[in-house]
Amino acid sequence: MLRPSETLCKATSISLGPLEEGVLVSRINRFVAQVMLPKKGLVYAHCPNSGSMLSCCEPGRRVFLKNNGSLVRKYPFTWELIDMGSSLVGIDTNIPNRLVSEAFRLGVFPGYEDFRIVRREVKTGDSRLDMCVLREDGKGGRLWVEVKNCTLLLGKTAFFPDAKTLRGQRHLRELMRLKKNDESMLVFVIQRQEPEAFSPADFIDPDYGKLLRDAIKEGVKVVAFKCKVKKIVCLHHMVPIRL
DNA sequence: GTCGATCATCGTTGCGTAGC
DNA sequence: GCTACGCAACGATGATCGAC
Repeated sequence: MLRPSETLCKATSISLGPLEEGVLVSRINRFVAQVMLPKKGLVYAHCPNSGSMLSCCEPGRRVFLKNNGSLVRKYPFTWELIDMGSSLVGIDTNIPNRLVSEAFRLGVFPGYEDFRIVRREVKTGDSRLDMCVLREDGKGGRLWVEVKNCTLLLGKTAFFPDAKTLRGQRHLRELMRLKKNDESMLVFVIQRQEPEAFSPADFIDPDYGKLLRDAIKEGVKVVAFKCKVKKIVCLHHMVPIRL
């Protein structure tokens, strides 16, 4: 009999495939990094995280790249992981959406096991939310879900955002608006293993922190998961939200 | 009518720049 | 000082087209 966290991890597990280890030389811009590979020398890799990546892009860190082998792409390598010493950290912002989507689709999202019909990237109002989830039998209302990737860690607490985010604030307002007729949820996916709690980063964006607290008061469900990150990534444990 | 391939569009984040 | 916009590289999605 698997424990709940093991069931969640097994169901949502995403393999990163064969990875090449190297050393981060520099993040040239938000989309491109320079990495030194032992056998191939200096290569350019696409960075699938256009956020600030505060504390997660220090030159000299061990990083792992995936070679997509695509002739179409400008940079065939994609930067997937960085070794922060205490843990590997996943940087790909697409992974959290896939993890959460799979958790719903396979009926293992804690407390929402009967919400299994997932529509991705659904336009609503002025923005587009990551997913709209429905019950399998079509009964009941919709569940609107916005997924946020979180990598910033201080001590044993994960923080979001890692830069001031007007867009994030817009998403929170949209979730509060949708809550009037449907359910709405914000899911923070922490792509690292160490955190024991999650908090809004008031020292970076106090407006976002205030809005998050308002959203919770209004009934928007907010949850945070930490992940197992190795050559696979999976949702592992929920961690408490500290406001 | 169905299926697969191809193409276009949109969204992603934050910096730099132009215009007011 | 503030606001609006373009830009970077990629993935997801929807539209369109041709083949069967």
